[in-house]
Amino acid sequence: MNVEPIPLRPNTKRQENERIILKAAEKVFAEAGYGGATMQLIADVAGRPKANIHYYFQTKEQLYRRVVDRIFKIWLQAADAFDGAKGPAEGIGAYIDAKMEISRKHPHGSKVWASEVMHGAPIIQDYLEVKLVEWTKDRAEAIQNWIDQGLMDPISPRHLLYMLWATTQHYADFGHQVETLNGGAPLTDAQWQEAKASVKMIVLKGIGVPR
Amino acid sequence: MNVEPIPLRPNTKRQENERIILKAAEKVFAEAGYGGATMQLIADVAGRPKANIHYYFQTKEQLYRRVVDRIFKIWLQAADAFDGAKGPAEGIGAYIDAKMEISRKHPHGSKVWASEVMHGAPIIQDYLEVKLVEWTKDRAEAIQNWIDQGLMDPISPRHLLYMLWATTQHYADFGHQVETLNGGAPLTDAQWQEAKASVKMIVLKGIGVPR
DNA sequence: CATAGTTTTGACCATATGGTCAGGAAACCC
DNA sequence: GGGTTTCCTGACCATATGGTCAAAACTATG
Repeated sequence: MNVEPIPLRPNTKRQENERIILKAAEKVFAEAGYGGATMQLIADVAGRPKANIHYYFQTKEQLYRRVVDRIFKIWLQAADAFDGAKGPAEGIGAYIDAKMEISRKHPHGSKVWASEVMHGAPIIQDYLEVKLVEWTKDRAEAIQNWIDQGLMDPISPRHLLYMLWATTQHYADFGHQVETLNGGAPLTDAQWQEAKASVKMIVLKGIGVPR
Repeated sequence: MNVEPIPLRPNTKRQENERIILKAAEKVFAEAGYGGATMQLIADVAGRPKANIHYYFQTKEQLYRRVVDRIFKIWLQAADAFDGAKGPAEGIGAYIDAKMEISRKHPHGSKVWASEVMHGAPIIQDYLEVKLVEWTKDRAEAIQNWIDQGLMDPISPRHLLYMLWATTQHYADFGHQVETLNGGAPLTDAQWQEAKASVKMIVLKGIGVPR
């Protein structure tokens, strides 16, 4: 007579299985989009029958939401690089490094997030309206402070943030295009370093931060 | 006994109907992704029964390919701004303007392209491998020439191009996010101008082009 | 008006999809 | 070992989807 099949007290087995499924789901959602992803395919990638996926995640949407949740947390974590910095050179430089690292290590997640936003954020609109608005406001103010202190040129903080997001995430979201233009091979370590350095150099010089 | 229902000689009625359907399809593909888009929804948006869509475009994939075709042509056209420029200030500045204008006028198309590439370009991989590779090579060489002539800093042409693409397309692909962060309202004319000016200012200064 | 070509669409079909469920297998606990 | 909870999954279902088709309606033209 158990109406709620999900136990309140999570045990280790459950956590481990959810982890495996979430990883598979992230990959499939990234490669096929929400609409194109099928529970069957996620099950195949996770190496277990479809009904098992539904045992841990009742609906496709719930599973998707959990995937997006995870991405958003990682995304926000990169903000730590921003905070506590003494000036734009340190803060923005570290932020670029952090976001480039995310693009490299979590390309699937980045794509899922991009897809979600591109399609109007049907699932995570509340995140955008609350957490992201707040996050952006805080960082824009920090940048404005740096401007007021004469540490950088008076540019629009918001458009600078957009440029940082766009440029760093490009290496994940458009990774396939970058790879194709790289002769079909993934970027090497050295090429990632070059990418990071290029972005930092152009942006920091572009906003008038001395090196 | 006509095996091929599509006539070789296109008449005006056909062209007009295809135009209407392509427009509807672009919107639906952009908002739902290839997998999430349904022929029924495209038909509804185009204001005609589903069978009529299938009369003009035999399969979903054919319709999709036609949509992507159109985007890619527009995308390449922006290159005209690049060519014939005397230096980076003119060439890159005009290119940014052109691409920002595309983001503003064809946000759906930009999203379809982004989705396609993000999912591994299953349909248009041949475009990437031939036309885009060629296009990129030419422009990278042009940039390298400018560098060699001392007209700009010695940065990696490829990473500069990626930054230009990412930044300009962000306003289309992530338009929903930008709008949400703008208090839920689309960018005004003035805000678009500010966006363009910010991007141009940061990039041009960032690559050492005097203004 | 007759004929040929083109366009339109309601009804239909095979398949794929998200989701359910009953019943069995483990795992855990006293 | 007995009882309870958690885990697992093959079989199944209702629905949605891409696509087909034949017959009707429309159009152009001689």
